[in-house]
Amino acid sequence: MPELPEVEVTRLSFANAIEGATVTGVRLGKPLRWPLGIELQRLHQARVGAASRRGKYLWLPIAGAAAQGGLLLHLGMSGSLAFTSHAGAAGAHDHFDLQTDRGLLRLTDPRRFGAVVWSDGLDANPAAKLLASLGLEPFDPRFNGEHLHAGLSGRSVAVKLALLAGDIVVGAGNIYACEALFLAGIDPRLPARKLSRPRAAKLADAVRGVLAQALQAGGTTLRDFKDAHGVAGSFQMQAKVYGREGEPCLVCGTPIKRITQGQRSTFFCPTCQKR
DNA sequence: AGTTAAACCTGGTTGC
DNA sequence: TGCAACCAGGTTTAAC
Repeated sequence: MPELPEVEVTRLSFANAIEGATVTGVRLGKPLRWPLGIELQRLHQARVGAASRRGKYLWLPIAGAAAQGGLLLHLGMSGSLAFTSHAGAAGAHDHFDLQTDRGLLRLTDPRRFGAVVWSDGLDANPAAKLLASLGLEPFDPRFNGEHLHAGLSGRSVAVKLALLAGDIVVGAGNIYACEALFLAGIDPRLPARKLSRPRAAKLADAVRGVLAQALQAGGTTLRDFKDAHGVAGSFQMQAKVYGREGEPCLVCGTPIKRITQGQRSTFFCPTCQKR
């Protein structure tokens, strides 16, 4: 599910409601990507702070007598968070519950590629290590054509894969990388180092633009994405190439093509997107 | 060091 | 209807 817009939509949907809450219990389901890394007892009666986001990670500060730090959360491919005051019994795919005096924060993740890990701070491990190689936030003013061009230079990998790597700019996953490249008119197979400065500037604008547009649409819901109140996103209705293999390009009518890059599907218009 | 593949999981869809 | 094959929003880890 979740690329930057979905993670941010999720954050916005529960951050205000949970800030200041007191932890009254924690429940774990099946294992996620990594062990939680803290004894559940230590979180009891601790105070929840203001949720923030870095890339596709969420950071939930938690401070109490026995623990000061926070939880780093990742939604993986199929994860979603719900924050409710009257939650039912945990289902087969509910793998983390943070019960508070203001409601229950529950992570549901069928594929369990997601993660919830304790860290003594964002500067402490494991959070520091996980966030260390992340690129700029797309809405950071420092993220521009120059930055993108510099990051792509010297790389022989396809520009699509360089975007997905997330060490130049974070947030664009498979859907939005495809969409941004279409909007910028760039062939996803183009070696990263061959992208000219002007085209890099165009691509930077496209990345920022598509993520902003998706944010406004509440994200993309292909199957299981919902925000913390259970509301689905609608960006999939606006996608120009993603998931449209064989359908006519909305600009020129050429059938949209699907290829595989880095074990992921890439959708693009062979006419509008040039090398 | 950079690039590519394998791995982690479950479930829905497609095709024989 | 059954079952195998393929597909899915991500990222770490291992292997060339």
